[in-house]
Amino acid sequence: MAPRQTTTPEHRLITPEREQRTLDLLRQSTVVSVADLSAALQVSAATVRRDLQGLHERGLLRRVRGGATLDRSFRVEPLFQDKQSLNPEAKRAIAEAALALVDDHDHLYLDGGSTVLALARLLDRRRDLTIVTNSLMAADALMSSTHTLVLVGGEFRPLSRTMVGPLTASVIENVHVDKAFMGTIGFTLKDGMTTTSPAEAFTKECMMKRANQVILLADSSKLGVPSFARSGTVEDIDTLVTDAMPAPMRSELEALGVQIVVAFSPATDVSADDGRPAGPVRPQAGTPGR
Amino acid sequence: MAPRQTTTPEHRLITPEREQRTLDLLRQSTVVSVADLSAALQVSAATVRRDLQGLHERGLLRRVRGGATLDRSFRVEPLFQDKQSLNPEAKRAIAEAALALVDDHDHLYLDGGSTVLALARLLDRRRDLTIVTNSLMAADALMSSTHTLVLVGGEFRPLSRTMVGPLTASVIENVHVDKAFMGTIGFTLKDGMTTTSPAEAFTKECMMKRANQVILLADSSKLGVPSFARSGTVEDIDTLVTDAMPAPMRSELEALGVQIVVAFSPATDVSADDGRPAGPVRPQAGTPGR
DNA sequence: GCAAAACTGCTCGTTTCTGATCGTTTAGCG
DNA sequence: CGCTAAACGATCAGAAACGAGCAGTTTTGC
Repeated sequence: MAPRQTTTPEHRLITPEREQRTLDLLRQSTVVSVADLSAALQVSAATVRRDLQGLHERGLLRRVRGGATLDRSFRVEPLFQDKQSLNPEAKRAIAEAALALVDDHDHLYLDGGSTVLALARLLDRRRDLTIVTNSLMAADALMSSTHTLVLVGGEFRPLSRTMVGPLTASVIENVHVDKAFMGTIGFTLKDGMTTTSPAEAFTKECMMKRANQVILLADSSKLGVPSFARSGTVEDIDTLVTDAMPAPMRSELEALGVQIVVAFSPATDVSADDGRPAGPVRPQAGTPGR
Repeated sequence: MAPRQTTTPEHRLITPEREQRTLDLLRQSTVVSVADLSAALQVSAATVRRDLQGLHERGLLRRVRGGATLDRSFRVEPLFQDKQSLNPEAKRAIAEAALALVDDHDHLYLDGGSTVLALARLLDRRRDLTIVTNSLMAADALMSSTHTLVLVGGEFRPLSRTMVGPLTASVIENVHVDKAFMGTIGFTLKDGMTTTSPAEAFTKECMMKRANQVILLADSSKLGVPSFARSGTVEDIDTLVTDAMPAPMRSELEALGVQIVVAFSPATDVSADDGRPAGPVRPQAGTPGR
């Protein structure tokens, strides 16, 4: 075993302290290596990598092989920050579960919203994607990736930082994607997906028609809560990824042919079985006709 | 705090560090050899070549046999951060002059490029504009303004941070603007406006057809310098705003019906080479506007 | 005080990068 | 015009970095 670091009697730093100093160092020199950080923070390279991964997923730095760089593109919007801190561990777990649905070389659509944004930040674990999005936050997270990035044009809606409205249709109608990852403000069995703005709803509807597979990412705080403008029915959804779901809703959705993925954030029971085509996950899905 | 002095490279440099120092050396002497870089960065010639290849593909330098160069006769597109700090006073003066051409309630198009971006940062001095742009940087600058913002969709080009290519046409053909503020990489009497990428040129051409008035913003370093892909002729331009212009060019342009606006900048310093020995490229943190 | 949870560091298999080799191309020069 | 030497690109083995999983330790909660 390696010698314990008994030479420095100073107590170790806790995670937020390390993150702060990591960002300080990064601001000084624009680029830091894992080795530098490991020495500066007196922790192992593994811990440094975990720190960097976490900071990257929060959009605070850019990960490169051997270290990290500061990518001063544009700042994160406080509005979005607040929203994101609402349910961070649930969103993160949902994003991880959603990532499992993404294959290399896929053509994807990313909707607006912080949950989908969390997924965007994980997409550098895949290769050669083509990503269509109407979200400026997602675009920001992906602009320095190697994937092909296509932005939907249209009227900009500052609140959600997305492009919405009739003009978005002109680009959307020219593309087709394998999988559309949608966010939502509210979701109920009766109304399906609902959002605050009709223009936003229009764009969502438009896009879902152009996708082979519609995957809704919604943390449990959205379930059962309606919003104003309807953006799609339950039938439009192929897969719903969430962190927790009332059992009655689950059975009803599964009866309607919606595949449910429940992402576990803490060490919840690992129900290991999942996306096998002929698996027992589907109680009575007759014909998987959409 | 961290006394790591870069003059004695004890440990290896990671890729972005090497790239940064390569560009630093290049800015100092305009040309560097593979052997020089190999010695300076303490890596093999093969790695240097791979680095240069990557930088070349990003348009940051020109590859020549035996090394690399910043070629000034054939203008290459620099990294966006560098571009912004290239001629700041001139760009600022041009932006101020261009702002005088903008009225309240106008419908505008803002092209990519740092000069147009400088104008975007001044637009909160006007009321109720409708602003169409294909530049993510301009969108970032304007997203918290009160104006109506419309983004052009399409394939994202990281180098210029703009949307370019065929998909952009689908939005552009649905809008019409009073004034289009265009940027360019090069401008000559013979070739008109030229830029580095054909896709970028396509989008510029598309947009200029949809504008009542085309206003080109180009600092004096662009004048008389051609680039690769032609994006428009002299006849397409209604007004040219610059910081300084040779008299012969001016008279010839005016004979062709182009209105010339020369913005007075306090210090028209065209010395592009700032010899900094080694250090991070640091754009000024505080922009006075906004 | 005890159990559960979180965290750190280690190990190992995999991916990615680096440096060396070799055949080919190019620039320089007689 | 042809020769030579340097530079280049492709390829491959070794090295470094990475991610995942595991075990020991500290912290947290009851």
